[in-house]
Amino acid sequence: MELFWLKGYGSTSIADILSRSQVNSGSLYYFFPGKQDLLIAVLEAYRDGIGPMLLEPAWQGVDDPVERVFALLAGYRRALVETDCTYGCPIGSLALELHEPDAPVRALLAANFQGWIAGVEECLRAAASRFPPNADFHALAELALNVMEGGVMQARTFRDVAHFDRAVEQLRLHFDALMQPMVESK
Amino acid sequence: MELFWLKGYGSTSIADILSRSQVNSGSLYYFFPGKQDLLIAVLEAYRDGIGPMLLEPAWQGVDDPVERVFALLAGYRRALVETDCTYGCPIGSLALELHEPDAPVRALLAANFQGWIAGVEECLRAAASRFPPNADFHALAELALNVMEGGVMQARTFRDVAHFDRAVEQLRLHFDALMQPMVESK
DNA sequence: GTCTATAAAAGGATAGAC
DNA sequence: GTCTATCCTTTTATAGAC
Repeated sequence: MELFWLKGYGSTSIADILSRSQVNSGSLYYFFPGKQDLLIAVLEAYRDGIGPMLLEPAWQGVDDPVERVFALLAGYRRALVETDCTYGCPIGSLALELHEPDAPVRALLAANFQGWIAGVEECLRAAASRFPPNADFHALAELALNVMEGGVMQARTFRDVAHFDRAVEQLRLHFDALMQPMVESK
Repeated sequence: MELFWLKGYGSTSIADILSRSQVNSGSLYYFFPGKQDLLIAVLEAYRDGIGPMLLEPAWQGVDDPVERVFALLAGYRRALVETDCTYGCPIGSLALELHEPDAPVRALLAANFQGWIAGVEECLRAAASRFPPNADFHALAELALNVMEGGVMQARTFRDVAHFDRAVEQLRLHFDALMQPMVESK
């Protein structure tokens, strides 16, 4: 999991994994027939951890559902700062690294995105009364994901978290515009 | 260029390149000392082509500067549709595939993003009179890039262009909200 | 500048004893 | 289930003739 995150799938060799996990070749291949089976297991672990390992920790002490969305994004910001802007979303990185993923891999990448989006969408629906009646909560949750992935990509490429901050600020403005649909005309 | 786009950098072997280009090993290494030098040349070509190969064709026959932004995004949509949603932005894919790029590579990735953003920002500034006086055109152009990259990532992972369409629609709503800042109160 | 042949290393995966 | 040794392929890059 760590190696695929830090180096990517293709650049992580079996030898890397054996060394990092202090395991011998025979043992690894006893449980995982091939390298791709490791990837599948990793993606399943990420998928199963979206709630307990990602969303719930980010939402500790944050009750307002809309603020929970931004608390989640703040977690990515912290990861960027703590890694000197070398952090990458493991799912996003794998999604773009693997150009022709086998069906089960692609399905798991999609399941990971879907889980993230569903978590954010749930927040927004919990605040439905503050949004216009025709608000598209699914599209808004997808926008949050796109802003996060794009913001991380830019911040990492430019080695400057300000790119991520501007992305989040635009999302904030978008939400604010929806949540205050009526402005006094002058 | 084509192979790095279709297969990524790591998954493209020198043998692939020799075969595709009908060139022999000796000739290739005469001009390019190593594989990374090919990557650098490719990224330079993308950077130099942003105007003539990407923006200008997308803007043919589109005069309204704001619509030019969406015409550019429509080009990515077309690429997605024409490739059955296997298209990926070559720069975005490389930016996420390469986890620890050497300085010149990272600089060129950043230069490519910067060129794209600058082109969009110029459009928005050309329509400055329609935006509020405090509008952050740079942040808006970055948002457009993030929406594009995120939308392509989602559409490709889910093999469904609707994900891209929703992303663009949210950007449109964001722009509309800015460009019509005064709504009649009821 | 280009050709063929090949070096040298790293890659994923397997064999067979224990 | 785990160990070591190793097979076989692919990979990047080079050598040296032309």
